[in-house]
Amino acid sequence: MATDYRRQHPVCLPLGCWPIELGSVSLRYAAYGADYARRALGRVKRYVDVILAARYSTWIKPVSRAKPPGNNRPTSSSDSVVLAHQTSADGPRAVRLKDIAVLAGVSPITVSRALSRPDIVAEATVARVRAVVERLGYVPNRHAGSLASNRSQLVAAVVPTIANAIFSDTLLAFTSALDARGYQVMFGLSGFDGDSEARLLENVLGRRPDGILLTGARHTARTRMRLAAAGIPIVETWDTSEEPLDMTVGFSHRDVGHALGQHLLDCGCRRPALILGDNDRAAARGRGFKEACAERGYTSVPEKVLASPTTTRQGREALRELLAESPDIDAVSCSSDLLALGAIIEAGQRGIDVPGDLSVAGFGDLDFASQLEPALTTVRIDGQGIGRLAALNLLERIEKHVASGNGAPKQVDVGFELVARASTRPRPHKPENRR
Amino acid sequence: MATDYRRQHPVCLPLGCWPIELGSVSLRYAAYGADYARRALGRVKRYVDVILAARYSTWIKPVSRAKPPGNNRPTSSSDSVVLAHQTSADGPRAVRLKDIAVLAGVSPITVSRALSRPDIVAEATVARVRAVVERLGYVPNRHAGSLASNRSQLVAAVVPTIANAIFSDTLLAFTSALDARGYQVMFGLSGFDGDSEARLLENVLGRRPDGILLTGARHTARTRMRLAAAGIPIVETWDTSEEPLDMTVGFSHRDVGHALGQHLLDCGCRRPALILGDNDRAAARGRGFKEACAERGYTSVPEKVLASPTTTRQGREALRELLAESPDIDAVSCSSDLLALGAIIEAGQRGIDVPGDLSVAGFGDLDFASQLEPALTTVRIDGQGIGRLAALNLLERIEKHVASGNGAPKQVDVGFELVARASTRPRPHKPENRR
DNA sequence: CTGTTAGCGCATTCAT
DNA sequence: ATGAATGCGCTAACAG
Repeated sequence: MATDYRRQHPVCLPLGCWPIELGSVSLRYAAYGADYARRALGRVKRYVDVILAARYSTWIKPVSRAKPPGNNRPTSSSDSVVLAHQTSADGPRAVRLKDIAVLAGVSPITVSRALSRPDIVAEATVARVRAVVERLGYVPNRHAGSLASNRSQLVAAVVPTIANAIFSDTLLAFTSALDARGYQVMFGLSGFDGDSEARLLENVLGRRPDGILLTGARHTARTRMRLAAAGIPIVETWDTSEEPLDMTVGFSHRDVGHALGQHLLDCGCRRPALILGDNDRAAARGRGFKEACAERGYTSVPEKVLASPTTTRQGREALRELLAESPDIDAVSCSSDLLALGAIIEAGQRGIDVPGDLSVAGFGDLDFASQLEPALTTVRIDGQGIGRLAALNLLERIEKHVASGNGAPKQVDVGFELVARASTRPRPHKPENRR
Repeated sequence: MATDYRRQHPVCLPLGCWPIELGSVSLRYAAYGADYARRALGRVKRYVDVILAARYSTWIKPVSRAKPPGNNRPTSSSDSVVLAHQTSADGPRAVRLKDIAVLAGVSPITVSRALSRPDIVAEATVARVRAVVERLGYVPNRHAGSLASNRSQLVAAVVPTIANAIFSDTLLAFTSALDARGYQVMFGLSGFDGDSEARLLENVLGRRPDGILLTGARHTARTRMRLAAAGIPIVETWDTSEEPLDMTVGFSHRDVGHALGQHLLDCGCRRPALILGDNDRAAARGRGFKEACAERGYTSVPEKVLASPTTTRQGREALRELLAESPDIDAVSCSSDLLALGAIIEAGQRGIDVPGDLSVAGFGDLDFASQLEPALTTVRIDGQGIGRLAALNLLERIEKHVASGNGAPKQVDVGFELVARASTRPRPHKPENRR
C-alpha cells in the first residue's frame, strides 16, 4: 500500500527514510546527553517512527568509539533502531554513510566499500550493512562521492533536440549501455543555435562528466577549446568529421546523398530535385546528391531548404513550390521521412502518380516509411548501433583514462543502407497498386 | 580557428585551461621554493602556455598572505600570468576557485560571490575576477557547490521514453523554463517497466535533485515511499491522478476517451472499436470511450491492445484483425496518431472509404495529422503548456521550500481539444476528395 | 579484511 | 564590501 508518509507528519522525513516498526528501542540516552535524550524520546513516543542518527551523530560517535567490552553492535535487527527524528529548525536532513556505519557497527569506509565493492568486504559485513541501508532507505550522495573520488559516473549527451525520432534510438541504446556499467547519462539540449550551446556546455562541464557525447556538427572555436581543455573523452555521433574533437561514430552524409542521387538516376529519373532541412548534415547529403547528378551531367538541381526540425506540412508546401518553379521534375529526395510523407500526400492530392510521374525518397526509415502506399524509399541508419558503439568507445577511454593518458583518435563508420521501395521504382515498371 | 590543443601537448591541459599569450611573466620563484621554480620555468620556456595555480596553490598562498606594502595584485592583465603547467604524475588538475582568487588578488569567497551574486560585490572586483575566470576558462565544480550549499540546481525528469514525439514538446518547454532560472534538467529514462524505474530513481536521488518531474503513471509502493522520503517537490505530468504524490499537471485521459466516443457516435457511427497501446493512460482513454458508448447503449466495443510504443505497422495489423473479427465496425479510435495513420493506410488498401465506411480518430495531433488525406481527427494536448506549468509550479515549491516547509497539493488540469477533421465526418456528408 | 587520516572544492556563518 | 574558519558527505591512501 502506497501511503503518503509526507502528509502524516508535520515535517518531511529525511531523504530516504520512512517509518518502520520500532521493535525494542535501546536508546541509551545517558550516553548521548540529557537534552538529546529528552527530545529523542519525546519524538519516539509521539511518532513511533524511524530513528535517525542525523544531526546527532556527534553524540553517537563517542559511544561507537568507547567500544564497551561486550558488544556494541546491534544484537538483533530491531534494537539497532536507535535514534531520533529530525527536530532542528533548518529542515530535515538526509541519512549519511556515517549513520549507516554507526547502526551497522562498522566504520564509514567499510560501508562505502560494502556498497561499491562488496567483493572486498566480508560477506557477513556486507549483509549487515545492506540490511541497515535497506531499512533506512539510504541513498548515497553522489555529489560527495564525485567530489572525493574525482569521478562523477556521469556522461553528458549534448544533442540539438530530443524531438527527432531518429536520434532517440541512439540515445536509448547509449543510455542502456552506460547504465549497464553504472554510469548515468545527463542530457543537454543545445537547440539548433550555437550560442546557447556554449552556455549549456559550461553548465554541463560544471558537473564534471567522465565523458561527453555530442551530436550535431559545427562547434565554435571557443567550444572546441573548452572541450579540449576538459580533458575527458568525447565522442561525436551521427557524422564523420574532418576535424574530430576526439572520437566519432557515424557515417558519411555526403555518401548517403550520393547514393540517393545515383539510385534516382538509376530509376530513370532525369530531373531530380531536393527538399532539405537547414542543418549541416542535411546539407552534406544534398551536396553528395548534387555530385552524383553532376557526374552524370545533371548540373541543375532544383532545391528547397526548410527550417529544422522539418515537418510533413513543410514537405507538402515545398513540393508545391518546387512544382510551381520547375514543373518538369520527376524525382524528389527529402532530408527526412516526414518531408517525404508530405511530398507523397501532396502528389496524391494533385493526381501525380508516385512513382510513375514522380519518385520520392526520404531519410531515416521511420516506422511508417515501410507502411505507406506506395512504400517509401529511404535510408536506414543503425541508430541503435551508433549509440551502443559510442558508449563502448567512450567507456573504454574512460576506464583507460584512469590508468594512462590519452588514446589515439578513433573514427567508426557504421555505414548506411539504402532501402529501395515502391516510391522510387525503376521507371519501366508501372506500379500495380495505384488507387 | 579551432586548434586541438590536446594534441599539441604531451599531457592534457587542465580543465578549462588553454594556452594564452604570456606577456611579462612575473614569476617570483624565490617565494615558491627552488624546486618548484625550476620545474615551472622549464615548462614555461618549453610551452609558453597558460600558467596555473593548480597543485601549487600552497606555495602561492604565503605570497598572497605576505601582502608586500606595494601591490601584490597584478598591475596589468599580462603579468598576473604566473604559474606552471601541471607536471605531477597523477594527471592534470582543474582550475579551482582558489586559483582564481590568488590571481585576482582576493579571497576565494569573494570570487564565489562575484560569480554567483555579482550585485553584492564591488564592480571593480567583479571585473577583475571575471577577467581571470575568462582567461583561465574556469568552470566551477558543481559537485562541490551542491555539497556545500545543499542545493544542486538540478531537476530530474523521469520519463518512460523520449522517443515519444508527444512528450518532447513538454520536455523542451520544461527544460527551457528551468534553464531560464538557472536550473539544469537531468533526464532519466525509466522504460516501460517499473522494475528499472526503481533502480533509476535510486540513481537519480543520489544526485540530490531539487525537484522531480514524473511522467508515466503507476509507481510501486516502494517508489512512492522513496519519493516521499526524498522530501523534494514532485510534479507528475500528462495525467491527473487520484493519488498524487505531490503536484500534477495534466488532463483526464478518461474524459478524452469519453469525448472521442461521443464524437464518433455523434458522427453517426454505430459500431465503434478501439486500438490501444498497453499503457495506463491509453487504457484510461479506452475506459472513457467505452463509458460514452455504454451511455448510448453500445455495450460491446471490439478492442485491440498493442505493446507500447505503438507503431504505424501495429495500426495496420490491428485494423486488419479487428475487421476479421468484427467486419461490421464503422469507426475506430486509436490511442496514437501513428496507429491511426496505419489504420487509414490499411483501410485505403482494402478499398474501405474513410470516413465514408469507417471513421478513424487518433491522439496527439502529431505534425502529419492535419496533412493526411483525409485529415485525421485527433486530440490535441498542449504539451508545451504542460512542460511550462510543471516547471513553474516546481520552481515555486523549490524556492518556497527554502523558506518554509511544504505546500498544499496542487492539481492543474490543462484540458484537451478534440480536433474534428475529415476522417470522422458526420455520416450524411460524403467526402469529396476520395481517390 | 577493516580502520585512520586527510582532503576533494565550494558555500555558509559570522566576523570585520 | 570582504575575509576566516568551518564543514558538506564521501573516498583515496596508507596502515594494521
